[in-house]
Amino acid sequence: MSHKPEPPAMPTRAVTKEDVARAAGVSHITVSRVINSPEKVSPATRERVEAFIASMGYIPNLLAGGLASRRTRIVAAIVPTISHSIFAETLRGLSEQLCMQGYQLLLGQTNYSEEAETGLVEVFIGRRVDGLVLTGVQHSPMTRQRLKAAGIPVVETWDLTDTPIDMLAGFDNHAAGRAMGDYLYQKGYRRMAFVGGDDPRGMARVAGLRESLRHHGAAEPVHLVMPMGAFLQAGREAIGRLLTQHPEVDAAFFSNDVIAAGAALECARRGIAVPGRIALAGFANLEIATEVLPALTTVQISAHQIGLTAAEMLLTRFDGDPLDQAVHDLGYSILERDST
Amino acid sequence: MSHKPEPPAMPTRAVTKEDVARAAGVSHITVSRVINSPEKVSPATRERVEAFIASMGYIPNLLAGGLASRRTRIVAAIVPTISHSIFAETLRGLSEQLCMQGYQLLLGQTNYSEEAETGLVEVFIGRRVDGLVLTGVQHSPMTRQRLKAAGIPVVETWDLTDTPIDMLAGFDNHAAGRAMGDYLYQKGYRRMAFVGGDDPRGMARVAGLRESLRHHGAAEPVHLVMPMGAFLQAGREAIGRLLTQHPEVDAAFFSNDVIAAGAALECARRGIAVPGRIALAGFANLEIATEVLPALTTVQISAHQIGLTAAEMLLTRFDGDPLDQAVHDLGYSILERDST
DNA sequence: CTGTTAGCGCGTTCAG
DNA sequence: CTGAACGCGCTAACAG
Repeated sequence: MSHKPEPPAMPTRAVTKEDVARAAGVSHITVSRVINSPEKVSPATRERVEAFIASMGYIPNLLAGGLASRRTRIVAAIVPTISHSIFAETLRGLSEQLCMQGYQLLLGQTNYSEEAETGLVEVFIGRRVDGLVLTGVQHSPMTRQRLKAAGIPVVETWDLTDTPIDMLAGFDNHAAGRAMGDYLYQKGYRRMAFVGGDDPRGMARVAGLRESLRHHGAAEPVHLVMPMGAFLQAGREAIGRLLTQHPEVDAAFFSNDVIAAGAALECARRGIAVPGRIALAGFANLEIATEVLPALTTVQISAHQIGLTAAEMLLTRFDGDPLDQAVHDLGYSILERDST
Repeated sequence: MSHKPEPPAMPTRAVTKEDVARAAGVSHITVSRVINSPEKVSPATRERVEAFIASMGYIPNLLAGGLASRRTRIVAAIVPTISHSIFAETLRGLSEQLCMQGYQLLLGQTNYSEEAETGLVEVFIGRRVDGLVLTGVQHSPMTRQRLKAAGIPVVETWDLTDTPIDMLAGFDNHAAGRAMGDYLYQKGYRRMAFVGGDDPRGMARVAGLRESLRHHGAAEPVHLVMPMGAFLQAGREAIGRLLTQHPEVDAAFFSNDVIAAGAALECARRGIAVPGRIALAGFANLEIATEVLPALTTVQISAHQIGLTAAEMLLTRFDGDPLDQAVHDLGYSILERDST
């Protein structure tokens, strides 16, 4: 069609260690050492080589390096979704800590599908990531088997289990749900509802809530399963349904603070008294919980700490150091605010 | 110290193509073909080989494959931060589209540091990613040079420029700021403020706002630079300062909807009339903008579309197909709601 | 349809 | 302190 001289002309070949070595009059291994263990090279040649590296714009091929050394300096993290703030803090903790040590983060999203997780795990093993961070403790048998076979360090997060694949950094969702039940009951609420998705951790929290209510002899909680697309909106819709379809409910416990905040905003809009007409409680202690009116009672957990802990465990493992603990129960606590 | 028989005993070696080939009585290249181009293998042997692959739990080493084929099927994305929802939508768009085609996303965070970006770009080039997505259009000379030298497909996002490195999917921040200025002026506001960070895109928006106000002969806008750690809180603090230190301001334009929402919530808390006492406008049309009271006037942009478009351009480039457009101006529009 | 021959660019032995 | 050989596991040509 057109007759431009030539599109940018993909450079035929990238600069390689050999090229630098030839230019500097040394062997490629010396160049390698200048990069990976400079102290093993005489200052004179080191400086010369460094100058050539800079002037030639040499960038080491980490792919080849990884293949040869069997270390990629990549950690993969698999989360249900990145578009909601719930896991963002964990990812940030992970990323920060790993980045400082020269590791990169490879990201996978499952959209809460176990199948998707299984596929991602296969790909990540194939990529020879140095470590893997999983969300939750429920995984397909295939996933567990592959991970064990690959022998790669794994951290499961955001929950606890007696049978971790390898390492664990989380908290007890069931106990947290129960604690919230106990707290709400003790505050005098008797007809409760749980609003959230049907993912394993949400289910654990309802189960805990239910156990608590049974124990106190209170009525079974209403369980509203919401689509987890738009959180604030889900909260708004949920409170609407609760108010009309279950007018007896006097306290609602939400799967996370964003949904709870959506409910709080809707109550404000409708002029419904919180906690007078209905009490609201969230989960995770996100920023929004303190900013809505009334401020939300919530379950405080350490989302950021989960990421940090996971990263630290992986890093000590990478260094070949022994782990003092492979399982970290990061705990939770009820944070009482004005919404209950 | 202890005398455990042996820690989990890192499997000596992973299963390789050779192993499968030997077991199946074919050559390793046949195994390769069964995986990469099954149609070139007779159904009989294919099934045999597939059975062995499954039973032996063989997982191809993508590192070696990438080295040999010079395609890694990895795309890297560099964002200022992942812990705020602003870029999350873009990442989701990218990730969804890429994932469907078998690509993975490698993530980098700069915390708004150009230096950090430069370093990340080097590492990602070293990892031989197939493509790179950058946030913004302002990059260090080193970054630009390396990217051109590497000849790898690059998409810059979230802004426009006359001198893109390669491809571009964004919108005009300066014009968007000006449009908001025009809109607010036309609504009768005369003393405006801009609240945001000092990143290039934020600065472009204030510049646009300033240009609009000058053009209309209105007063220079107050510019409040906020730390970008906690968005809602930043909004709350900003509105506080505005109200006391700049009581003449009658309209505030925020760098994004989350900050604006923080301001709106604080106004609600203090009983300050919006827009009666002060008008509030946000940016990006995030979910929260429609959920606070009053709903926020904002600048609608297509964060998700940016990700999709970037992914599509990269993918067609990977397929060697020609691009109809290397620059996509995704536009913006003023979305009038109740806060102005 | 199948196999053979070459690297991809580097790190890891081991010698000097 | 420096270098030579070898192989990491795979794909890309070509050949049969």
